Amino acid sequence: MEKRPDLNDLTRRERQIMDIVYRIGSATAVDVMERLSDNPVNATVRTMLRVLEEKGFLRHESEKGRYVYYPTIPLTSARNKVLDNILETFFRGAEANAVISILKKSEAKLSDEERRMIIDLIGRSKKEGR
Amino acid sequence: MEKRPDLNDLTRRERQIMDIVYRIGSATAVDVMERLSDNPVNATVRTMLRVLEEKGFLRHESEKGRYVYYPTIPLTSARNKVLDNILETFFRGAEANAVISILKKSEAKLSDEERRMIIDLIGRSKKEGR
DNA sequence: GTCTAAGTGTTAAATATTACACATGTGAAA
DNA sequence: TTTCACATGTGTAATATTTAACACTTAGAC
Repeated sequence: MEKRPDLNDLTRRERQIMDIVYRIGSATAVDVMERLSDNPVNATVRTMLRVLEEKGFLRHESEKGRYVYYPTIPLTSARNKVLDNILETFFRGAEANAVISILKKSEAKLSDEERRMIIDLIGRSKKEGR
Repeated sequence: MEKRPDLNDLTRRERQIMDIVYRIGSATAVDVMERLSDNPVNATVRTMLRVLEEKGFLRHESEKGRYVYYPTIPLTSARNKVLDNILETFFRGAEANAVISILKKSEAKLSDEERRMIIDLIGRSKKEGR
């Protein structure tokens, strides 16, 4: 029985690397190395990428001789996972605070569609008396 | 110059422990031990708590002979920090998805006050043309 | 083909983290 | 005030993580 990869089991370095891969979608060893603040040696990064692949967090495709790594856990699942985690740990019973914080950040641009959706969800929660 | 504690620098075990402390607000060694899934020995947990205190993440008060540990980074700051992190890493340009996901979770009960606030924020973002 | 730059996997050593045994301290009940 | 259950701190051992040296491969320029 193969254990399914769980983003919470990552070591510090592994987490840094996975974050980078998720941020840019896919990454080569060089991509990752460039973005790590304490610039480790290239070989180090490659070792870590290989380990992450063994553990099932990444897979790679060979492209002109170099490996491009992709997350095995799709972005949408990863999003749900991390969101659940921090809601549970930091915002339990205060989910609204999370929503409000996000909306306050200037980056939070909304499409009309999204606006409608959010308002709809709020209305529904009111109806259901929560 | 003393380095300010950063929640991203935590090792795996340290993170697990900090999560528990934030979840329950404050904790003794026993509290933490009970909640760790792979039940390490009490001395181990105490060692980790002491390390976390040295690193500046926790402080303790002695209460009837036992130590009660508190986070030094207040919950509200921690919330902002972790939220920023996951927005940047997983939801950049898709902040609305985060909002929608949270609202969809049944735990997200809202007060009238909160509902009003959220709607207000959305209205404002529309006005400002974002 | 040959050379070079830049990629790769592997292994072993250095470092950091985690775990626990043991000695010691403390509060409360008898 | 003695005793006991249950705290604590520390030193050392076990384990995990991280690093880098080394040898090998490949694509592309010449």
